[in-house]
Amino acid sequence: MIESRDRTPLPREFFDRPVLDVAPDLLGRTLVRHTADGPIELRLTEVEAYAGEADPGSHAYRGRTARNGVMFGPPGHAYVYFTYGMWHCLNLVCGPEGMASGVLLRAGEIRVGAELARKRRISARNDKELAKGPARLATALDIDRTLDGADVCVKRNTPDAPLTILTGTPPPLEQVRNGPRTGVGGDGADHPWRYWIADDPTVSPYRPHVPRRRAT
DNA sequence: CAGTCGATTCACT
DNA sequence: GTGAATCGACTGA
Repeated sequence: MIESRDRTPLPREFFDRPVLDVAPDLLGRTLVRHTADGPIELRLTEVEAYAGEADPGSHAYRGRTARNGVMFGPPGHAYVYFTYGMWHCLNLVCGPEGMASGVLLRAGEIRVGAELARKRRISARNDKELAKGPARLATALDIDRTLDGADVCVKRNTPDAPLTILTGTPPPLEQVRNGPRTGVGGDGADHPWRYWIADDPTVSPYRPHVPRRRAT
């Protein structure tokens, strides 16, 4: 049986490029999460690039640690981190290996398995909100630290791999927007490395970084 | 080893 | 628009 072109998994070479090339190219691609209850598929509408140890906004800024180790490894793998004591966020590691760059998957449109996603996203008021935001996306797709380091590049799209990326249907170039990264402060705030599809209702709202008030 | 805070989200005013 | 939730990683002493 021949799979249609847009169901073809993206090869590792796709990710083995500079992160600023990969990030906008991920828009419109299909993220597939194989769970025990069935597949959940999402069309990516919003991403953010984090460009290695030289990027003050990146987790890799202060070098390799126990948490960010996967970012320093080969491209085409998932970097999943836990934050705010509650949430997980999913990144895809980009090349070249050792540069510790990655793309944060911020939002998307659930195309398959919405019933499964709704069960995990009780507070979502409608299906546009199921994966509107990086932690919401991870929650909807049942992603946690057990997927940290998972290889997202496979030869065929089978349930064997927990997480894969298919070719999908990228938007025309004129529909790609970019601007400052959400919630990133300090010297990393100025880089316009957030990319999204224009006028897509699943894209999350921009919010500047706000330092938390000190504990009493 | 204690203090600080986060690539966020949600409930509430 | 504002503040709470919640905990592990990271930092600096």
